[in-house]
Amino acid sequence: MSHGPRERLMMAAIELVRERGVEGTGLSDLLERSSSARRSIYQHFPGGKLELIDASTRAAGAFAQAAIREFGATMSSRELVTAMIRLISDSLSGSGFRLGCPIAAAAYAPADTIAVLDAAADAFAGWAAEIEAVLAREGRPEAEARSLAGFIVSGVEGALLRARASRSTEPLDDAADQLTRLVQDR
Amino acid sequence: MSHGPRERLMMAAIELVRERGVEGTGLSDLLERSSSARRSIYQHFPGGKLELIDASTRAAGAFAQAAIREFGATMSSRELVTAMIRLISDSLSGSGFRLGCPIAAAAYAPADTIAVLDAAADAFAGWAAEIEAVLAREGRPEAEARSLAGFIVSGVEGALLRARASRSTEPLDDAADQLTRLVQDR
DNA sequence: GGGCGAGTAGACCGAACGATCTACCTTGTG
DNA sequence: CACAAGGTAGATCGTTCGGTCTACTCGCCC
Repeated sequence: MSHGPRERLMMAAIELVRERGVEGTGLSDLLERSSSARRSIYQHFPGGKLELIDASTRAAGAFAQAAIREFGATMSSRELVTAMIRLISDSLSGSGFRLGCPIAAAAYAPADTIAVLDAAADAFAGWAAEIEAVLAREGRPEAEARSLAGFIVSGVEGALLRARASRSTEPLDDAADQLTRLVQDR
Repeated sequence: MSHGPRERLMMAAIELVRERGVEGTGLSDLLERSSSARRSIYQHFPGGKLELIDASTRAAGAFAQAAIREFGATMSSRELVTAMIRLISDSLSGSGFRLGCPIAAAAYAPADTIAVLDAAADAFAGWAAEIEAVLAREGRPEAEARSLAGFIVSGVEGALLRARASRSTEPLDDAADQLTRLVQDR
């Protein structure tokens, strides 16, 4: 079964969190958008809403990480950066600037929801690791590759944050320009 | 009166939003932390919670902008970047990695709370303008200064986002290194 | 055929939400 | 002194929150 209640709930959670954040997403919205029964949440996620958010964040993070890895297999770091930003930019403007990054939204969850914060941190770390591999393949020293890879994730996320708030792709365009420069010159 | 209910409410709002986000912050928390009466909210912010958040976001943004301007008056762009990141890093780790950026938290408010989103976007734009002025003073072409200044804001915010989620200052350290490189070489 | 786990539908719980209201107290100014 | 404005305290509103519960249906495998 490829779209049982569990999958539908996680998809709805990812989308709603992108639009309203963790605390802004209620169970009723979740149930309505996923067309599932209230009981199904606790059947698949005994820990309730937070466990659902945790699992959804990790799934979204893994999905994006796989995409980065796929891109990275054939692209240079410079091409990878532009491809990532283009995808993000299209996704943001295509949703009327409503849908941000589900991981970033999870990263700004309340400070005491450690599980959600960890899920976000792990997703970011996974992305950085993929980018780091590409940079290392291009001959960068390990320490430099690690630092640069981490900062690429930060720069992209920060630009997306600003782009959603200002309802403009300009921050993302700027990030593409500057990150390209940063990755290019050595 | 320098710390009437209005100021106390805004201070509490900034702090709570930094810790729990816009939707995670309830009126009861706000009242308790600011030691003010429920009625005072609607006395000073007839639009209710969202107007309070809006005003608080703008106040926090203006405060930080003034600090950036002050730094920028005597510092090089490179020094400004490291100073900003050090302040942020200290503030984050000093709060046990609980308190993020109030503007970033506002930027991830629900997509239909346009007023809050606008307040965040305006704050970011104000910061970028201050940084742009420093870069322009150093002789950068206008287009380059604007793009770079905007991206500095993005990079710092993204790094702070990741640092809070991972409860580590490493993303901020990486951002300082990479932004220093970016600002330095021309 | 009988049983069982998954899924659906929806009532229901106490608690918290944002917001409104009355009542009382303080302060400063006419 | 009187009075208006601002502040405080807290009851109360209807709604929504996350979570629990019962009842019923369906498909599947012993």
